[in-house]
Amino acid sequence: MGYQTNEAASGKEAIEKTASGDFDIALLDLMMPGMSGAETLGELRKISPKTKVIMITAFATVDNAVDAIKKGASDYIAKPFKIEELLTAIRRVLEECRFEEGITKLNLDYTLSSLANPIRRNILKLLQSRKSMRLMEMVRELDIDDHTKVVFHLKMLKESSLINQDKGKSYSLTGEGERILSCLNILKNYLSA
Amino acid sequence: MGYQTNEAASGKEAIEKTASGDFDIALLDLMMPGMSGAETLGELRKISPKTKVIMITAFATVDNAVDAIKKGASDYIAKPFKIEELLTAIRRVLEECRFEEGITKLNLDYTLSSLANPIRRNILKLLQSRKSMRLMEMVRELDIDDHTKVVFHLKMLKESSLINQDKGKSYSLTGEGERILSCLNILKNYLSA
DNA sequence: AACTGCTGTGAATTGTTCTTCACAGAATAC
DNA sequence: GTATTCTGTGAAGAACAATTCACAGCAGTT
Repeated sequence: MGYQTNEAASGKEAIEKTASGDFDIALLDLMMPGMSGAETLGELRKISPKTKVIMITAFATVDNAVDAIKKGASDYIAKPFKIEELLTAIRRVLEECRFEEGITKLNLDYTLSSLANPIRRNILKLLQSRKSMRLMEMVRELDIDDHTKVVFHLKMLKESSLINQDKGKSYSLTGEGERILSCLNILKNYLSA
Repeated sequence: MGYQTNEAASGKEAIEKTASGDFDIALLDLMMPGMSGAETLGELRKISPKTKVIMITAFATVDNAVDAIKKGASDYIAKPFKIEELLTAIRRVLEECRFEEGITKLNLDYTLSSLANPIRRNILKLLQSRKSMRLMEMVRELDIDDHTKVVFHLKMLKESSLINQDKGKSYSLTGEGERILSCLNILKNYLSA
């Protein structure tokens, strides 16, 4: 139908391909050589939560179905199935993907443009080493003459919720801020290597 | 002297702290409990190539020194040393850091602002799945009416050397482009989790 | 030789982000 | 209570990024 596809001969291979690629949907048989479909499902959801999984099985039982859905499968189809059945499921799940993608795309834009600015990166780094700082403290540390410049960037960082401010006006990293910063470190190491 | 410091009781701990932090310099004793200084040096250079290492030892031998420098240590100091000796070494190495930082900072700015744009990210994604594409092929796939818009972004990506173009005018990802893209995937998963 | 589609360039325009500056209320120091 | 420092707002403009448009060379077709 024009979809781009890729196949894996085992659960292990599926996991590997998923890790290095960017898949919308995985079609997974419950009975597979090596790692079971259920196990694979669990792993897959862990390493790539955005990839939707459709389980397929010849031995459909309620238990298996419930288990699969609980583990995060998006659909569950019993063999033998009409090809149209599968296509319907794929279309439905793809729509789901597109919707979620729209949402996270916004976040990604936001986050990346936050990180694109060196002053903001320096602020994040400062907060990482000091844990919590006041405005003027940072201004002096960053050696910037106009404090409103720093205020501007702090506002941006607050809006993308990488930092927050307590009642005492102190700024600190949010959990997300910390995660992003560690990812930034990885990136930096990639670049300098 | 106003430097921010942190300590580790073993090589293993040092590696862990380095992985999660952002250190300019590590002072490493050759004789340590558990992992040896030489081993630690190797690991450290692997996970954080930008962190400079100064080796310190009570049993200075030429072999050890040569080995350390070969493995990427920036300096090698024998005990007992005058504190001023150490400080001089630190200052020299720090200067080295500042210089390199200036260089990679440029790259980081470049790369991040490349990734900040959704069109450019889509181009990268396309190239990841298709391996190699021509201009108009992408234009149609991206559903953009003005092809010069795509040309503009392709130019940017070429400049930050995330993609390149062969004689046949086909565009494809560079090694760096692939690495950055996989890092982007990690980031995306962080955000959607 | 004329036509079509591809791959661009360069200039003008629009749009966004960043900086600067004038100002002001709240907290703290004297 | 007055001065000073801190924390911020909002508007104007500068700097930078992205889009649009007119055009042009080249390759292949008819």
